[in-house]
Amino acid sequence: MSDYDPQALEARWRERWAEEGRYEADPAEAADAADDPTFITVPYPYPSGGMHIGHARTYTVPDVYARYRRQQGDNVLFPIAWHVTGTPIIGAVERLKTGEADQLSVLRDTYNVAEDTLKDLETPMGYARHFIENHYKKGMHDLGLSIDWRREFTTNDDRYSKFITWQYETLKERGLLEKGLHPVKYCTNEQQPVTTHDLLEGEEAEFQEYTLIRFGHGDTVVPMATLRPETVRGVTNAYIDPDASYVIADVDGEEWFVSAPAVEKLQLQGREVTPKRTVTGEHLVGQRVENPVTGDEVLVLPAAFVDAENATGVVMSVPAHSPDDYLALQEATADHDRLSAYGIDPDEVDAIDPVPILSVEGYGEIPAKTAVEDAEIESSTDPALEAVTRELYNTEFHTGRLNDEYGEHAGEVVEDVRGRFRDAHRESGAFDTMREFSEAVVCRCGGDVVVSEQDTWFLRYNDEAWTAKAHDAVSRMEAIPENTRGEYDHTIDWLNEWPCIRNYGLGTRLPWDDEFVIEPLSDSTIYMAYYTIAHRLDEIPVEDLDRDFFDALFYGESAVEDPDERALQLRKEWQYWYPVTYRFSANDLISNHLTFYLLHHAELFDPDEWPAGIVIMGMGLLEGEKMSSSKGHVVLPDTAIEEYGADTVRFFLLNSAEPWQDYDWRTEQVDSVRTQLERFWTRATDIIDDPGPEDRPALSTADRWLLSRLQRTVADVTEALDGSETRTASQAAFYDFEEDLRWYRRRADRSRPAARWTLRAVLETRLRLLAPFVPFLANELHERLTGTPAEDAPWPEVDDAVLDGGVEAAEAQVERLVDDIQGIQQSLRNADEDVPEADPDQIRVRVAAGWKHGVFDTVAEIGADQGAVMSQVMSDPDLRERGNAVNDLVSELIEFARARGGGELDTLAGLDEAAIYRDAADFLSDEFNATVVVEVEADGDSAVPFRPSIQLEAA
RNA sequence: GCGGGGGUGGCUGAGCCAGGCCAAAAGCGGCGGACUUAAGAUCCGCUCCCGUAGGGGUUCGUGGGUUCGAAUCCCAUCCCCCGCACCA
Repeated sequence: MSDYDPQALEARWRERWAEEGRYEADPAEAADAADDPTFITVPYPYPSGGMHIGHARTYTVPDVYARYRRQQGDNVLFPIAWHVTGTPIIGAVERLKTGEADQLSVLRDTYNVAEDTLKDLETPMGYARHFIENHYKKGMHDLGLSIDWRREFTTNDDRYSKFITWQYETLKERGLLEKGLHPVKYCTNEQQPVTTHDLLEGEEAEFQEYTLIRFGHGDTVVPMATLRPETVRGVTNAYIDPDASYVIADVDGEEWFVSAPAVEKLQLQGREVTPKRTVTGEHLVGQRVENPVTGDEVLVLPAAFVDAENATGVVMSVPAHSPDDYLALQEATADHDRLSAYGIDPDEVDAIDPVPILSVEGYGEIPAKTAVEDAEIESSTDPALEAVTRELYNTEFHTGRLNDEYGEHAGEVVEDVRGRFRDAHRESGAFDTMREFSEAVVCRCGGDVVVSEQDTWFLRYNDEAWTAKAHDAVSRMEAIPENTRGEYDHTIDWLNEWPCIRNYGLGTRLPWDDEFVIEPLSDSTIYMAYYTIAHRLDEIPVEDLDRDFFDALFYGESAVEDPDERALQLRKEWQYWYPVTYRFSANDLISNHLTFYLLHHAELFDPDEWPAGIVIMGMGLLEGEKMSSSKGHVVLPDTAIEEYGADTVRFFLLNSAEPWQDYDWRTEQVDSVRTQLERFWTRATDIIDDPGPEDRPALSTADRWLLSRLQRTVADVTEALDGSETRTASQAAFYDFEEDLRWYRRRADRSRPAARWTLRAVLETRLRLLAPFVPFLANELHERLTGTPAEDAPWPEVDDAVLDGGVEAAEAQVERLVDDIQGIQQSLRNADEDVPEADPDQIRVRVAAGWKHGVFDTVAEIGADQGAVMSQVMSDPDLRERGNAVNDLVSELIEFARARGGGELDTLAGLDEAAIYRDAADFLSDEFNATVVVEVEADGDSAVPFRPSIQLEAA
């Protein structure tokens, strides 16, 4: 016997696996073409930082499945690679080089990067390499992941780029790529597009599409931005900031009047803008502008609340439907002096009445007025105004119906009509469009970030033929859990065009325009195919990897004129492994990566090569809170493995929740897993040291019971693992069976040869069941026990000859009896006074009389049908004589039968109840430290079949 | 707003799809006991309320309903979490 020393034993196995190349998988020789290839993938990690315990689970769940299939006899490929595409790594390097404190702290404190190593991290690939080698690869090795390491690559490798080049040239040729304008975040200081990572403020900002209502002032267009274009008929006036700076400019050949900041925005949104002259807002105050829809002339009033930084800096006022406008108008009216100072006739302003343009239930004629008055808001600076406004906007959007003056649109609900109304007026030239963020956005450099429209290449994910194929792919694959299937379909329908390029970043250049880089979610859609050939591609010069090469590889020899022999060789490897059996991935990736994965496979490959299954994974928490490397709230696999050992880490990660459920790393719980594994180890080594006889001796009831329970465990674990239910499976193999063992230890004398034999058989099977979860421990013990590691032994199968329902039912009766006796004891102990029977000297167990068992047999035969049972029973004259007693018994038994299946009743009917208790008498006697007397009741006693009467007797 | 998931005993968390062996698994925590010089580990019992005999009562977010019977099915309602795009 030796102590459990996970670090030492795990190190031995790691070394052994590496030396043997244990998990390197190759297509089987032609001779065993019948074998079963299983191809498992997981999203390749993005090494912009280190690996934490959350990542560990992402890769361990597929490892368990891979190990399981291997024991089932499959040829299993589980590869890994590294995703470096895009800007995060570059951004991280930039922040390191500029000495940003947060970044340095993450590197030094969270990821323990040594001071003299920091300089190696100053190039993007140097940075990536560090985290790949020292964190991810090390962590994966330490965890014992059964990865084929020959196939690793990065997405910045030349050969990978050739592969992506092939993919994008092919898609372009098929018309699935399209060029167009697209809004991006653009830093006005750095004069380039920026990503969310580059932002100081406004990470949550959304793109908003404003409609510009083209009010006219003479020949000048005064565009006013709104999110509610349908309110145009309710405009009573306009507002402008009299003190802000505005520009009269030539815009696409017209004269426009807009705020100064709007000039650059309009330019960035694809307009030709030539500023002609700068004025203050006062220039327009008191003027009239013409509503392009109604032709009405409305007055422009001064207002300090107008933000010249937002949109065009001139806004229209709809006091009937906007609480803000309503209050602003009231306040303007109240301040005659101010109006007069701007040369406006106060009477004219007083005469302005709100013009309602839609009706909405519960808000009266002038909804904004009602809303403001109901909420008792009197000032435009009241903080409660925002909520009132939001509520009114919402209600009007969903239930407001347009008034008659809207002609063809009259009577329609805003929600349904807004888009059509806007488009119609855009068509006619009354409206225009401008984009703006929902909040201020500031770059890390301090510059303002605005919306810019840039020439971009799109993937046409809304192409009808394409989406149809993708839906087909969804319907053919296995979605685990099944309730995620709808999400894929939903995402496919919801996706629009996807801009697939960026201005900078690591990765593959767009083949026909090398200014651009293919972005990360677009260069990671079919790389699983690359795994199948990655290690062999290295033999081929990069320049040979052209279009024809990959066409031959993926589409066969007839696809190209003069197929490359090497490509055709690789094609065999690809065809051997494909399709991907299961892809394990996080649930938040359904809405992009996983659906892209389906779309690209559906387009580029035949249905036979489409993804066979996707397993969704939940998120990880740490002590109930989200992990965050920037806050240092992470556990690194390194640290955890050092403290607990890899098997404990794995077992915790797999056992605490099913893969698709969120899980929570709690030190307390991990500690307890470690304790449990230690106990398992101790018991196992005890059996290994004293394994009992080679040949099967005569077994006791308890032995046969345990072996029967083992068969059920095998069935449960196998079924659970087939569905990737790692929690259910490990729970059954480990904890649930521990319960059975606990009973067995109470019940059986373990020094008997038959017990040693039984325990040994049980241990061997359990080690095989546990090997996918705790490979180090299970392989070690299995090898000590049998001479072979568990992973080289076949997966256990249920042995029907060992399944014994009768023994299990009998044993359940004994357990039930123990429970009942304890129940009575408990009840007696509750008494205020001492009751001597609570600690009995003798326990009398009376089994139901023979005729009662006869009735039970009838119930078992007929089922829970009181009438049918009664008429059958009453046909027996002896029973008829007993009258009421029979009636009562049948009622009781019917209730008993209702809760049980027919099979169980039959099994019970076949048992000799008294014999069961007599066999267990010695055991019961030991348990309760009392004499146990088993007898059949005298007539008239209260026992019921399988519910003996019990009497505790003190001396 | 759109889409998805969820509310179970001190905590974590099964059960719900296929209603009844469900006062509700397992783990953790707590209490008592055995073992031990002691601690730890291990083992046994208890851990919603009441009860001197294996029983009874009230529970599974809330309110209704279906049913002989509901944690499980249906309806309504409240609350919580996650994703929503050019970000990997």
